[in-house]
Amino acid sequence: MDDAVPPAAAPQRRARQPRRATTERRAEILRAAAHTFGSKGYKNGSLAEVADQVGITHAGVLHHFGSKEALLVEVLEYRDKEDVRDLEGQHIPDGIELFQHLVRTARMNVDRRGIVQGYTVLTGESVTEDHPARDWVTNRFTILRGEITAAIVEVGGGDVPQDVAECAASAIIGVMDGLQVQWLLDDGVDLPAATQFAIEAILTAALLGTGRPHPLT
Amino acid sequence: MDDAVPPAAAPQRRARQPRRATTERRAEILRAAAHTFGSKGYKNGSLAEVADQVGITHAGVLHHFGSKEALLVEVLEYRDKEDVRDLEGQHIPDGIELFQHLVRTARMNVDRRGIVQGYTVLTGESVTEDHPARDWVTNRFTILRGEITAAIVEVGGGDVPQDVAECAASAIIGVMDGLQVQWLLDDGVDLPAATQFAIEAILTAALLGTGRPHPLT
DNA sequence: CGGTAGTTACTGACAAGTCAGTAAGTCGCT
DNA sequence: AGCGACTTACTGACTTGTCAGTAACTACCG
Repeated sequence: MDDAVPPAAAPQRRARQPRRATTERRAEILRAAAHTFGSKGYKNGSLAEVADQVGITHAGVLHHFGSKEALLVEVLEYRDKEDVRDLEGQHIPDGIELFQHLVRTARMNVDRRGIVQGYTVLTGESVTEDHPARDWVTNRFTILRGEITAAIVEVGGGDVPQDVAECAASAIIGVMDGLQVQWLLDDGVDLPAATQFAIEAILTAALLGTGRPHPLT
Repeated sequence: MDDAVPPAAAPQRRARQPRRATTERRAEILRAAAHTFGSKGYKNGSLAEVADQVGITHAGVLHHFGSKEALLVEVLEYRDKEDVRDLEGQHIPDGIELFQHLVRTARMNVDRRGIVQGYTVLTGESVTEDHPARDWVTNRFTILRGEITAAIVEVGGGDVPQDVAECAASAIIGVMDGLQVQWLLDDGVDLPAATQFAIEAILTAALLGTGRPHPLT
């Protein structure tokens, strides 16, 4: 009946869009969610805001992902896949190349403020109790530490004790993350320079006594 | 003359001062708020939870602090004052002593997980837009960087270029914060050892060429 | 020293808003 | 025709903040 008449003559903003490939639609939502969770955090970012960016309602988002938490998990997985795709073709860097890659990443990050902010906010949030991203973040750190530790040992030709390599690996990850926070809050911080300086310093210290003093550049 | 008449109908109100126990009560609330904001974050921590811990209602908390944001600001100031009080009597460390103090702090922090978590969560949150703690965190970083930069220059006997000292200072703060995050998520990370290792490494690199190679211990 | 005016420190009820999640219906592609 | 991709409409839980009322305390007056 006529009582169902909606705000008549509404050429509905999100009116009938041609049915897109669902996969691409989901990817759109994931990118929007990554942006929202990145700038506002997971808890503070709302499904409505995510939905707005792709022109649907929050219920539409839930149709695709079931729950907010499931959406976060998929965002995380999506970003992992993207990272891997970026590296495709290139061989995974190891040894000394890994450290050059890390410094290059810091340089690139200056032009990817949004992504850096997202990573920072989510990582900070994740240390709270029962945070849905906690396992993901923890796991990511564990893998990264493993790779960097191995690279240090390799560069040191096996002369670097395991515990020293592990300390140095944690420190390298820590300094990268910590510098990002300072840079996000204050543009005066020279992210690439400080990152390179610190990585070289830590690497040099780890290799001390192995006869390979000045590893980078 | 009629000028003796006090500001029209403005009699000196009497009991203007807060009650004796009020200061302590407010401090109780501040400690509770620090705990809640620390474990859940500012956005996610509620006034009701804070109020519960001191046995009043959320309206009672608002009676004392006016708004949630004002409460956060006072929590931050309260913690600053506490930190200062802890250092009272001791002279503020400078030069090489500052770095020894930083390493000592990392060692102490292992037994103050709650405080470390609070600092981490709040710092992470603060990079989001319009966060009420943003200025406080930014300012804190600026001051810390200034102090550490000065200490590096001092230890280097003036031979360390300003930009190198600044890079090193940012890196030292960054590595301390970044290692705390990893430690919170994974007890396997040796916070004191990695912190000391990294600070020594960065300091050594900053002093390279000044003839003061092995600064700590 | 006792009373009392004025204030402080709350409580409980409520307003107004936001949030995730659900149910049921509609549109249109395949 | 049927199903996937939505929308509208709604619920219930939680939020911060306001307000009126109350008990307790304190300062001063007589």
